[in-house]
Amino acid sequence: MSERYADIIVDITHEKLDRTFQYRIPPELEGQIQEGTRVKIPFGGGNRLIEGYVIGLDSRKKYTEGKIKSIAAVAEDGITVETHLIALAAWMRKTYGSTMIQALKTVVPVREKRKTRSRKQVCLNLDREQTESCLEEFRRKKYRARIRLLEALSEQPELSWEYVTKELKVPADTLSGLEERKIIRVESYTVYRNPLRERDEEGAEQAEAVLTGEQASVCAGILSEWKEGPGRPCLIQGVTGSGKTLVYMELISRVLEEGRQAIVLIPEIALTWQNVRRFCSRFGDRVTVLNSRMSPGERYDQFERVRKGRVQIVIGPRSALFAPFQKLGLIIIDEEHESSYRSEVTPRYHAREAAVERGRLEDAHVVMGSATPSVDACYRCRSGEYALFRLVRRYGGAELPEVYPVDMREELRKGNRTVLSEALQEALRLRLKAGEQSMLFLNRRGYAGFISCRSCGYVVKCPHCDVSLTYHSNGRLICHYCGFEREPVARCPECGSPYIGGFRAGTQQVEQVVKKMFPRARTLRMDADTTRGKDGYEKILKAFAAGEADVLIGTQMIVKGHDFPGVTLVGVIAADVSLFASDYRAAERTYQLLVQASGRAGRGRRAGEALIQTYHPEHYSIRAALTQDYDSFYEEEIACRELMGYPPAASLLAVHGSCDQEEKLKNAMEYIRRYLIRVRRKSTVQLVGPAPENVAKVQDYYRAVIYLKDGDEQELIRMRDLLERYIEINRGFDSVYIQFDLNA
DNA sequence: AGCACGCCGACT
DNA sequence: GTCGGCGTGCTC
Repeated sequence: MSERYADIIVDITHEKLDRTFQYRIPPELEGQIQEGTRVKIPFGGGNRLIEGYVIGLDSRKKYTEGKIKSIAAVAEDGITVETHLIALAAWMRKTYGSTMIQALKTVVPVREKRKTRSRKQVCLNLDREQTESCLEEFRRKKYRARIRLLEALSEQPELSWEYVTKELKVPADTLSGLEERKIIRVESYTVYRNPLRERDEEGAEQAEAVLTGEQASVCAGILSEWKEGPGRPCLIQGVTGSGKTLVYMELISRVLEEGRQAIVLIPEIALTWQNVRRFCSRFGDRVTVLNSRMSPGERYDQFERVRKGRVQIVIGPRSALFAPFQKLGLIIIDEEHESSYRSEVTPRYHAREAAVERGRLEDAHVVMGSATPSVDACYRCRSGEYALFRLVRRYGGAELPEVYPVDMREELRKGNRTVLSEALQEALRLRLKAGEQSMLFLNRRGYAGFISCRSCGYVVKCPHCDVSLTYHSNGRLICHYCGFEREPVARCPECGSPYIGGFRAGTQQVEQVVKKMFPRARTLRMDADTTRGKDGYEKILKAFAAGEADVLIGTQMIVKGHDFPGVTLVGVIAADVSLFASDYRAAERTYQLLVQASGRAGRGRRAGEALIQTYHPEHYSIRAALTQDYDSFYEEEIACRELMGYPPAASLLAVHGSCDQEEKLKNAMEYIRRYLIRVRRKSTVQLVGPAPENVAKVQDYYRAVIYLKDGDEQELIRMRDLLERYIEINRGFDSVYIQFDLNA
């Protein structure tokens, strides 16, 4: 039997050591070494013994004989949090495709290079008299550097190290001499990173809310699932406003009682921070919050607190999943269907899937919740892989809103060309009269006012990206992909017609229409424009919650997770736009958006109403949203996916390529296609493409994609791994950037 | 990160 | 000359 070698990572938290070192596995340790094993190895010139983790095994040596050293021993307490996290990274590497280092970096936060380290100050340590006498002495001895320094210091008693050594050219050695003589002090102060500790105790909520009967029975159901070991992942499907958070908190309490810890994942959007407060007021300083705006360094600092056991609960976006708890007991994924749970960078993992894997590795429970579960999660419930629990009643006895469709084709026939249907106008009028609040929701994507010529149809596009420019309130045209800006056009560059301008309505136009129709209505608008600057969201939401406006007009952001008890009407301006998106999840997203939007109505005492304006009232996504009938939506949707071979019914691998030269990309994608055909074992694997991406150019990079479909996920993974290697060794892919997406 | 090597100014 | 400080680069 030949010798075996191990790839070892020495200290993942330091950027400079973020690579592996190969060591020989000595015969006596053979069998004790696996992926994730913590070992002691001789390192560096002095062969000092340090600890490292094995992250891969190899039967070939990558270095010359003289260079390779042997593993000294297996560390005594072999299994740590890191072992599990490394195993999780290995799983991510295998499932989503990336290098082990990339996977490790997403799982273990890298310590930021202490920029502050060199932030040293030279301070004068003498009073004026002493300084003078000292200067006298130096002048006598003709110590030129010291004279320069002391003179500068008597002007300004604190100087930066850089200035003293570089500008005044005082040698570091001289400085330490002076420091010894207590003439100066060298202070190295570290600017500590501290996360915003805003402990605003607004509304010290009831510490221990009582569960309703329904909530209690869901809780009991989950606890019985946990009877024997960690149990299956549990999905709570609860209508909007059914109080899932209360169930989460109850479950967390149980886990904390056992001396274990909990992670709560929430979608990335800032709005759910309203929920965070509830956790803070119930669990106090046992909770820490991870902010998606935090730098990797700040995250590292927070994770240090977790590692040291200072906190028991971490709340945050998907990256909070990797909190290094010693005894993780529970992972909660709120609003499980949210798209922000999928990472946009390699490895493009999904937090739900990764959470289930981490739960499996560490015997922790996984509980997720949503009013509109993802088709993927529901599919797993149907197959028995997940356990399903339902909450069908709203908390506090509130009723679900009545939802009505408005057929916009009818409006057009009636001659109404405004964005507000007659029914919606009437409903708004009623609310304004009654002094109740309304929300108008509008899908930003594809609905922002793009500029086109009414004579020839020419559309003003971004010169760097394959998208149309959108009109902004400041009068300029902006590209949402790269930020390109230009003056508005007065005449069509194509045909010279002066009839060129903003075509369809964005939030601003809707606001204008509302103001025109209801001059006395107070409106608030919420979109990328008005929420710029920090706390943009919070300010607008607070103002609306305080009743400072009658109508809130906005995009996705207004429908997610914020409670406005005063709202009794929700109007969806155009339900269809998201239906036309050309990916297979369009119907799912539309259904979710509509249900979440209409769920905003009637969360207080008064009953609510939602109006959905659409050109496709017969579409199943919209029909199901009207009755909030998830099951019938699911049946239709899964039938579609089965027919078309889309996830979760089958597996789908996307190979994305991008390059700044169109021709080069085209060639590379063609090579990939041929290679994939060559290595596919099963003829059932379907190849689609290469085709230009939906947005075919972004920031001067051309983009194309190839899809692979098959019922067998492992076959796709195998093909992807081969392709990864093929790309690595082929020169032709030098400037072509390839990314993979599995079941995204 | 830690450690060796190498360069350079200050003191004897 | 020697001494001692920091900068640079490497660690399988």
